[in-house]
Amino acid sequence: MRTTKLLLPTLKEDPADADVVSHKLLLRAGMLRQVARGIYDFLPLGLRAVHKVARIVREELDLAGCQEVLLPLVSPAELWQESERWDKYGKELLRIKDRHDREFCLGPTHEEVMTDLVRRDVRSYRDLPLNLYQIATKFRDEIRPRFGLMRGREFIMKDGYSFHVDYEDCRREYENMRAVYTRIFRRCGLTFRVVEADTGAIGGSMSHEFQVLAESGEDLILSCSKCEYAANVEKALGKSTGAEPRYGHSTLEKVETPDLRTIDEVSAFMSEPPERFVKTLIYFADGKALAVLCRGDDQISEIKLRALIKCSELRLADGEEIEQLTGAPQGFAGPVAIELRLVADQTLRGCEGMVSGANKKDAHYRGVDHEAHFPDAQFGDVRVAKAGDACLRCSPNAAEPGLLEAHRGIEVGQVFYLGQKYSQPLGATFLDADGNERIMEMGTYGIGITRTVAAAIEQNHDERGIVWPVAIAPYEVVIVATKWDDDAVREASEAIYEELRAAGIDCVLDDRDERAGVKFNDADLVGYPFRITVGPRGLKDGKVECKARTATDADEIAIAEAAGHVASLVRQARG
RNA sequence: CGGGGUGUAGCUCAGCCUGGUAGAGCACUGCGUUCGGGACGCAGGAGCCGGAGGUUCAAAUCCUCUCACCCCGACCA
Repeated sequence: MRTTKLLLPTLKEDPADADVVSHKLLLRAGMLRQVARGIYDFLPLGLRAVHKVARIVREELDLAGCQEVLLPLVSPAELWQESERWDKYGKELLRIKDRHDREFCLGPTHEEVMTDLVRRDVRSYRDLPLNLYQIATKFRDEIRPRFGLMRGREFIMKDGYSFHVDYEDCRREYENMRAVYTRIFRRCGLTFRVVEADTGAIGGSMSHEFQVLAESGEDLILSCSKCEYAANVEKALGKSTGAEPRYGHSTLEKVETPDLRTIDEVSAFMSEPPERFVKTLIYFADGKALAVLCRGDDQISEIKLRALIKCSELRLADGEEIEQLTGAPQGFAGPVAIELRLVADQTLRGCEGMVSGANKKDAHYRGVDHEAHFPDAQFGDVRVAKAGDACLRCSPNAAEPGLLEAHRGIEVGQVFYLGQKYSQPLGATFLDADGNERIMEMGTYGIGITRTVAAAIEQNHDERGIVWPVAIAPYEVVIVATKWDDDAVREASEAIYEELRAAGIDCVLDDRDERAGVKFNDADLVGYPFRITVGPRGLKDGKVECKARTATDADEIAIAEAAGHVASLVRQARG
């Protein structure tokens, strides 16, 4: 492609509406334009990046025995009513009516539609297993779309669903998909982690997320420095390595702490470190109040708490409720003589000499002990794991267990074991070899295609622009002709361009009548992985320059060898 | 939905406080000079000042309502 023919409206200045790097660069590099909040146009180069990711996904999935189908964006309310998600999904599900006043929605995900397809056409165990996927537009009416392509309302997603005769086979495919996804993101040239994840509202009992590591990531993930363990912080297990909370038994002593409510304030006032505090939070679990304890420097994980006490609805009490239940305003709650069910993080088991609120306004206690003051508390892991914790995966057998390290990540893919969550209500059944009707086991596997493009940029950019991994770059090579009105330059550029095209390299010839600086800046902004510079300066010696986007200096190559040289570099880097 | 902010040319923004007939830089068109890291000169095209209502002789500017977009929070496969 020639830049004079290309719709590539690059911008010199950052658009005011964009805040995150990928959004800014996609706009500046002329790849993306916003149409409405969370809804975008893809310009030619942006779309090429999307297609490159999609192609890798297709190749790997087809190789793994998956089959591509295409489901409708619009689906009828009835299907969603069968799975009961019409009522449960909430406002994210954009509902519409047709001219006959029939209800439909724009698909945010396609479990129902795919299960419906399979239940109608698959009757026998002989037809299973089956793994069907599509790469298509999804619509989720997000409360707050943000960060450009990272969280749009309309986006392109690969969603796959597998159907099996039993749990073992479903589990096998789950592991298979986990391996396939690892290959996909590796081929995309991304640095990522596969992490254990909470299954959330979608249900099921097993899930892994694929997290592209980037400073700007919305998710916090923890991974072991020694073993393979990695998990979303929502789910991560770790053992606190701080000092054991045993400061020796002493008698309970009340301390006046006027207007000091936060751990930090009281900690500073009493000259005691936060880890010596018993933090006490009042929750309502399915309508019943309880007090939850953890160390002052820890935080309560509501996901873990919910799982431990097996409740469905969990919320923090408000100021008024706290005063009613503890007899003191917010900030002075403690476990001593409190008349509530107590749940405590296991870190506090056997603690002595702690500090806590006194359930009285402007007062705290010193000398709080597990045995003496909350012997009946239910213990469990309810704290949020953090960097520096010992890894529980290796700690039982290793003398020196690994420590958890924190990374920020962007979730670009996820795999779920679904079981019969959808096949049961929708009646996706088959006849087994003995002629018995059985319910299919299901798994679901998603990749945010457009989000992967954004994540690639978040991870790979510098102050000059995008630094595309070769495998997903819109074009692999740009030929910069520094002086287009020079016959020799033009001829040499055209020759290299034709040779690269013939070699199957995606290349752009910058044939604009622009100054060299403009072309160099655009090339860096757009992020072509390789640049060949053809100018009078080099041609005098029969040479052109070749430079990788990541390199600081260019190599001088003889004109005749340039195309072949760069073509082999590209092939090597495609992955 | 709560809090904060912004809407003026394709982009970035000034003008608004103190009302008086619309500006700059970049981008775009033409001509000339320039030409290896976002050149320069001259000439040009381009705006319902987000929209509606109000106050006023007069509104981009003041008032009311509304819409859109951005950020923080709650929410989220």
